[in-house]
Amino acid sequence: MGRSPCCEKAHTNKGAWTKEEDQRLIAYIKAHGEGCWRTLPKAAGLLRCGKSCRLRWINYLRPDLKRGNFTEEEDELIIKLHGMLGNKWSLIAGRLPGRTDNEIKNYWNTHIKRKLISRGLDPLTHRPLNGGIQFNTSSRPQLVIMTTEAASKPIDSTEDGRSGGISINEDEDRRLDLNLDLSISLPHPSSKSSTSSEVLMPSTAAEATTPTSVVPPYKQTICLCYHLGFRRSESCSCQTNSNQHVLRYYRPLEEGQHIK
DNA sequence: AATATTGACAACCGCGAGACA
DNA sequence: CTGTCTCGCGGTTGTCAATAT
Repeated sequence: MGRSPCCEKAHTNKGAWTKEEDQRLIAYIKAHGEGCWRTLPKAAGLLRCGKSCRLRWINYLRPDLKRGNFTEEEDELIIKLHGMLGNKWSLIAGRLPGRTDNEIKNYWNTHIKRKLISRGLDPLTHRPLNGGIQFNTSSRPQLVIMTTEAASKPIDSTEDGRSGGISINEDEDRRLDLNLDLSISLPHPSSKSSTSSEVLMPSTAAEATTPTSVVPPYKQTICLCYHLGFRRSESCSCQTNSNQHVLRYYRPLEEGQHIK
C-alpha cells in the first residue's frame, strides 16, 4: 500500500517556469488566495505539481519579497541566528522580512560560508578552524537556556540527528558551552515564578513582542515561537497554554526601553 | 575564439509532522 | 488506532552566466 504521488508526474512540466506560468499562478492566487496546493495547478490551468507551484510562489512570486543583495546587517543576523539555530532556514528566514528560506540557504552556501572561513571560523560549528582557541565568553553575549523539570526532556532533538537545534540532554552537564555564546544553566532563582523554560539571549530583534507574563523587573518575556519566526499563530500556544514545555526566552531590556 | 571551471540561484526530491477520516 | 493526504522543510541537483585558461 504505497503512498500516492503528490501529482501526476507524466503530465507535469518541470524545470524553469515561463512568464505565462508565473502570470497564471499569480492571477489565481490573487483571485483565490493561497491554499490547497494539490488542487491549485489544475484549477489555475497549470501543468505543474502543486509542490512546484508552492515553491515558485513562496520563493519567487510573493509580492512581499525583498530581492536584491543582502545587507551587512542581514549577513550578521544570519550568522548569529545560524549559530543559535543551525540549518533551520525557515526559522532564520522568519527573522528576515522579505527573505525566503531557500534564498538564505543559497546565500549561506555561496557567501557566508566563505566569509566565516575567511574569519577563521568553521561554518558548521562556528568554532575556530584551527581548534583550541576559545572565545572569552565572559565578554560576549550568551544564550542561556534555563531549565525546569520540563527541560529534562530534550528540546528539538531528532533521531536522525539532522536537527541543528538546541537540545538538552539530562545526562549532560546543565551548563553547556555550545560555543557561539550559547550555554545552558539551571533556573535563575529570581525567575522562580515562571514555570516555563526560559532562554536568555542577546537580542537580535529591534522590537519586543508579546505575550508577556510574570517577569523579573529587568526582563521581558517574549514568545520564542513567535520571535523565531513561526508565521502561523496556531503554531504558538504560549498565550493560552499552561504547558510546561513551552520554551520562552527573556531578553534584557535595551536602554530606553520599558515594559508596557 | 573555444573550452573548462566556478559561482549563483532556481527548482526538485525525499522525508517527517500534523490533520483527518 | 491506523492509514492516507497535504504541507513544509532541508538537502541536493540542474542550469546558466561569468570568468579563467
